Amino acid sequence: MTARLEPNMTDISRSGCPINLSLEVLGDKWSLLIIRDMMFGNRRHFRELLTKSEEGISSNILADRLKTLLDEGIITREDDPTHKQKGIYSLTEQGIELLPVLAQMAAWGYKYLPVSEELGIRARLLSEGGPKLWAEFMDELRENHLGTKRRKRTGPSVGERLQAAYDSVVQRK
Amino acid sequence: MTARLEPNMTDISRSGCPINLSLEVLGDKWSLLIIRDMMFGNRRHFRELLTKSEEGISSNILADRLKTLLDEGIITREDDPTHKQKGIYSLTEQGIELLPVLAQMAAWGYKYLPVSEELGIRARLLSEGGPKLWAEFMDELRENHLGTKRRKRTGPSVGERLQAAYDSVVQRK
DNA sequence: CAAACTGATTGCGATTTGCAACTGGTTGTA
DNA sequence: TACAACCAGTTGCAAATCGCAATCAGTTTG
Repeated sequence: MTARLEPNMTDISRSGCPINLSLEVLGDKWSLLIIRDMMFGNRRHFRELLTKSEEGISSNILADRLKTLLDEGIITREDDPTHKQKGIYSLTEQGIELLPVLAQMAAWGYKYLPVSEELGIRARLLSEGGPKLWAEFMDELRENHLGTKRRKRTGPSVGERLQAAYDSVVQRK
Repeated sequence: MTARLEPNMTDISRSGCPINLSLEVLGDKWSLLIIRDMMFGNRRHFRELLTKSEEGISSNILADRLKTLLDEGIITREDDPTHKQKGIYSLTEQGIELLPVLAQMAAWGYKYLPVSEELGIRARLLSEGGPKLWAEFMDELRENHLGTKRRKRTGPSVGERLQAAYDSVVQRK
């Protein structure tokens, strides 16, 4: 959007409270949705994030948020070798560790807000799975986004299970 | 700020995703800070929330957010019997159950952002205490905000322990 | 070579933010 | 009873942000 005066940082913060600092980075209506789509929808390109999201973010907002998330070290960007213009966005460890925040937020929303059935199923499974399932999913994210060595795998991944559950609900309706 | 056309609801939502719905309610830079101050600072009056917060919210924003949080069922307001003008704001069960969200957000901020020592100590203790400590603290919040029957208590409450830790760091500096 | 696709950028009106001043009322004190 | 201090907000206004639509320049596909 508006170019920031300095490349990054130097933004004076309102306080050194961890919650406040987190909100200064993520406290808007889009940033965490972008993280969500990268985590659960495996969206890695600008176009994917732009067009395949439920909520319909506009391109200038998306570009601005991606820039901020880059500056904050929550995501990285690298060139896609198959296409000179495409960039591949990846979560950093810092970004991956936002999963528990998203999981708690999803659990709260699932319990108290008018969540649609198909979009609620992931929240339910994630909530029921608890921190152990979150850790497993975060390991998978490390594989996909950080290129961490693949561990032994028995059965479908958490990501696959969440997707399968979603598909199954959509199918049934 | 701007009066909503209808008392509440009827705001069309971007999607039925639990994370999106949560962000539509809480996705701004102030709402969760107000919740935080009610939870950890035991701020219950307008003036307390206005003047005793680290970040310095302005009165119109505070009034607007309190209205929204009321509409959403996250807090309630009752008259203070000791003062005809004072209102007492309390968390609902729905509001109290935002604690895990705040705790995860605090833990993430504590790990990755330039948190001040005195304001980080609560985050550290809360993170180390884990879900078990959160549940204990939520029970205390139910006592203080919902008037739930007081359970047997051994030693200082979680709230007191967090406050004592904060005071101790401030003292030492 | 043209159409479609890529990651963005720009213009612009509508909305939201945030500061400061202010309102109408209540309480404490002399 | 006068008066200052305190209470919960409200109002005005300028600045910043949001969000839609159009556009852009380079890349790939047919």
